[in-house]
Amino acid sequence: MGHHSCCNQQKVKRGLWSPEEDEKLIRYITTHGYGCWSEVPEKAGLQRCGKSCRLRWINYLRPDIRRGRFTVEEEKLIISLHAIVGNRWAHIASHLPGRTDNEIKNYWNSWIKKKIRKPATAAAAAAAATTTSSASATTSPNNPPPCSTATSDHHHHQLHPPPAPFGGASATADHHHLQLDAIINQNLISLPPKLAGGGHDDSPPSAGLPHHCPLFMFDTTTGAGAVSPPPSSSLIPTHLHHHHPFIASFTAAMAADTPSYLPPLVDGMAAMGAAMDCSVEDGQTTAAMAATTNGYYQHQKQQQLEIELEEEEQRQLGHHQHEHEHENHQWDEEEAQHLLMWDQEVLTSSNLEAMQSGAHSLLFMGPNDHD
DNA sequence: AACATTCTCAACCGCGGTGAT
DNA sequence: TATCACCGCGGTTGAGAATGT
Repeated sequence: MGHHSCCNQQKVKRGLWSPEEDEKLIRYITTHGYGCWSEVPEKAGLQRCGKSCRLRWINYLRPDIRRGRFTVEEEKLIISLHAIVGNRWAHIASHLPGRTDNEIKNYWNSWIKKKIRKPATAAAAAAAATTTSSASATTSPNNPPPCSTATSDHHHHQLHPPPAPFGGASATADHHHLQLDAIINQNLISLPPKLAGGGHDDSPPSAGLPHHCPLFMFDTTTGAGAVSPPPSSSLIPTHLHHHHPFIASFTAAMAADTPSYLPPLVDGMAAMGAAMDCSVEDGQTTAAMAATTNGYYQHQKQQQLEIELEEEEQRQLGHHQHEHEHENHQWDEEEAQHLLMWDQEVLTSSNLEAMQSGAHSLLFMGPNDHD
């Protein structure tokens, strides 16, 4: 292990920070600010490099730092954002006040690690079902099942997500996304208790659940035992299958002819104050949802998030947008009427009534799925 | 109780971006 | 334009804690 380039000449202390060092750093930052980190150690009387000081401040000493377990809302947000921006932890962290990129990264990696180890048993079977029963992208040589990346080695559990999640025509990006998506979905089936809300822990809600089902999509038109027609049929433009991880994985799940289920996220939503009840009556599903006025996000935050994510997707999709502009237009105008977005602005009582009457076939519950 | 294994998380490393010169 | 210093980020490591056997 070498030293930072910035502190080659100095004799710097390394390792854990002592309370005294913390105090010095806090005292200095609170009185002088941190305009130039390289100057901080010297001025604060610390035998650390500026980089280390910065890290310590940002990840631990900042007054607005928020510690403790992630809330359900935070976890969902992380999942949603990660599906869009990949491993851009700083970007994700910017949407979670008080949380650091390091914290989110650690959480994500430990969560993935924990879950990636289990697919060898329960999840692998379901993953195999989806990968062998269809020509989904997950079965190509470039798309091994998620568990194929797992080893028992602690240090090899790091996920290798796409550098650019929607990166142009990159097949590897798609591969990574599908792989990641599969892991995520699989994880959501076996959510950690703190996320599951209801605490179903590692036991799937039912056998043979679609591990590639999208996180935020909920079918409101079919019975509880069957899924709606594959989105590839009409609801979702085919080009989106390749660029939207949720859609891609949903398509894969549909192709696998897997049964529908109440997504764990919905369970979580229920825990947050939104309740959803689905039942089958004479072959038709009635879905009733009561959402609290608080909704999933605070409205302002939600809107900001949507704007940023939309911009991100626009950037990532880039030329594809041009190619399919007309299709997208149709999608927006015609297909969107079949969808409900999980947005408190959209999810109004009238919408709920409409949904109950069967006017909507799908629910998108992700903040990223608008447009 | 002792040991092994797994998990958590703070910290480090190295790279890329950016601005100053 | 090239070089340098600095900053910020993502990937990785490793110590200590927690848990399992």
